Amino acid sequence: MNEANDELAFEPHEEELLSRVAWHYYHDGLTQSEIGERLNLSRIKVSRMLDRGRKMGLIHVHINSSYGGCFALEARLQEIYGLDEARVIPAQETGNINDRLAEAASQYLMGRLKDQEMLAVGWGATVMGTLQRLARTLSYRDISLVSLTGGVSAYIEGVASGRSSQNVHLIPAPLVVSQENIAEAIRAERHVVEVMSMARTANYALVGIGAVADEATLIASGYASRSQFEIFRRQGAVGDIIGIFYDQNGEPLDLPFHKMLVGLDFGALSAIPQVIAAAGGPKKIDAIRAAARGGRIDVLITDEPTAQAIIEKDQA
Amino acid sequence: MNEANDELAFEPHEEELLSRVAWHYYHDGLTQSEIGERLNLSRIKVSRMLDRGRKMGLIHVHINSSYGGCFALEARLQEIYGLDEARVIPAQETGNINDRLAEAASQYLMGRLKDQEMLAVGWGATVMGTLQRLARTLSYRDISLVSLTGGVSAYIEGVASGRSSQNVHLIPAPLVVSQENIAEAIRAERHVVEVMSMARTANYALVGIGAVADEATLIASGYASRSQFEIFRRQGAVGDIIGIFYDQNGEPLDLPFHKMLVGLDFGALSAIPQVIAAAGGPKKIDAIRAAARGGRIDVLITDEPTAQAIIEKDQA
DNA sequence: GCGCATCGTGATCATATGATCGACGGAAAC
DNA sequence: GTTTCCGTCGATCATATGATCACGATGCGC
Repeated sequence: MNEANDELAFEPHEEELLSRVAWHYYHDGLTQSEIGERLNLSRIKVSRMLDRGRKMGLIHVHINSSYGGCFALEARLQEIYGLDEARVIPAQETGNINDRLAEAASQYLMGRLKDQEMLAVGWGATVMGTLQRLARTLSYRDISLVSLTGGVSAYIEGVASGRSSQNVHLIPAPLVVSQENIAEAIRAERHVVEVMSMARTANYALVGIGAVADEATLIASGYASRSQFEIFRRQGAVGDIIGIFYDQNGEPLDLPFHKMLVGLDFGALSAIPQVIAAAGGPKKIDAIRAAARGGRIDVLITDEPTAQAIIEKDQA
Repeated sequence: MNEANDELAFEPHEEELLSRVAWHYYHDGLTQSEIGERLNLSRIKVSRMLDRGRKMGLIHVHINSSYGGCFALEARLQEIYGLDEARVIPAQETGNINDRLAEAASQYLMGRLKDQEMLAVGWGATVMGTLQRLARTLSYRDISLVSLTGGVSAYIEGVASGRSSQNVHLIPAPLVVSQENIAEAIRAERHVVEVMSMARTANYALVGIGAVADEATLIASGYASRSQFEIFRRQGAVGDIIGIFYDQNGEPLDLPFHKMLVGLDFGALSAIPQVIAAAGGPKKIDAIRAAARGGRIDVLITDEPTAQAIIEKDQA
């Protein structure tokens, strides 16, 4: 605060000197001592001038990369929603967005997973892609996999096939069944109970975020119908995580559909130390924003335009 | 110099990591050790990544121009010669002056070039250095490159190698040929005509300014002989731009040499909205001064002693 | 297969940098 | 005039940084 009103105006000569010092330092690669000798200044003074130059914004560092702009967004996301971490991948017209998110997510997890740890996985296209990319790492590095919901086995088997299958625990059931009492019965099965309680002990959860849109994977794979989605939307649903639909504040709705799910609920999900979500694309803006606002996730991996849109909505 | 053209291409993931490191270092003010911890890298590796980032031009330090530079001299140059802009870099005995000018020029252009724009480039050591520094920006930011003369391909290819080569248009010919009729024939070639007419549509032209001295790059690279230069000097030549020699008022001379050039003439050059020249050093004082007086250039990037000398000569 | 060169890595150490502290000097208050 | 406050300066020292070295992995040619 004290230096905030520190004279912003200084001698023109001072300005020139400062920029000269900055030039020598940053562009010519001279040391502060060398600059001092050359311009008859004490080394310490040169140091202070550079410091001042930086504080005043006279010296500006530009990161000349398509990633550059993303870091600012990451910082904002973390700040606004209290995320542990955010990853934003650069905008790019070409290429499937889910593939690129999966790539980023798998990279993130690779750097994060330690031996002996357990990763719980949800349901969705992005999650599947991530697991495919992770497959090799998982088998090399004694990492266990467990499913958060039913319906995962379909794609996870190919991924974790072979050697390390003893470390893979799946809920042997579909994601959604047709009747509430059937779901109850399945959830009571001993093996299902075991896997679900194991999932509660996972170190990380990897989930996708679904939009309430006709293109949703839930509809494409026959777990839900368009008319159901229309009803969900009327009730205020903006998105889903592991099959549970929530409103714009990230609060889970009370839907009959939820009673037919086989998998963990939001309470159990939140108990997992770190919930990592990978999702992006224009359709998912509201879904992601609500999840973040509601504290449903700890780590968000998304793309640049989506991040921008989310932040803008919470700006006002 | 030698390692300047070591592989400019690297893994996308590598680049992301590098950008992230740079961001933490320069924007968040973290130390290299802290970054290492955070990203699971050894401190030394972080240090090396930063080094590489700087060398590759991924990290750029910009010194705010409104304060930076050598104010008084810049203002005087603009005033006396009616330049759009002047950049003067501080004096320094050691270090290659061309490298420092190239640094300044690339910085200027980076701040100026917008997407979809086209930059036409001339011939010379400083231009080459500038392009090397710009390479990264150019490929990222949909900017087209076109040559103003022949003989450019030799050094531009390494620069624009790889991805964005569809945006690079070179005159496929040497700068100077041995006979007038050969030059005529080349200039009539369809492809050459095309590139030259494209060059006329460029938004900016980046050129060097050559002195009529034995050290000239034109002589060093075998395009002209000392005896030719001696003759040019007798005829009143004080400098050249894209191979065209002019007198002390910046008026092009009528030399046979010019008829053997493959490239644009002064009329076409002036038609480009902004002609940017980067040149400095004691040998080039008269050449630069004449170019400025004759209105051959719109933007001048030079060094302090040279600027001083030029102004002094026009003071009296 | 066996050197051989090359590269990337981390360890060690010299150097560069910036934080802290006391001293000096000028300006305002008394 | 003195005193006190404030800012600046340089000395000292802890830390951050980058240069050098040595090692192990990888790839190449013999």
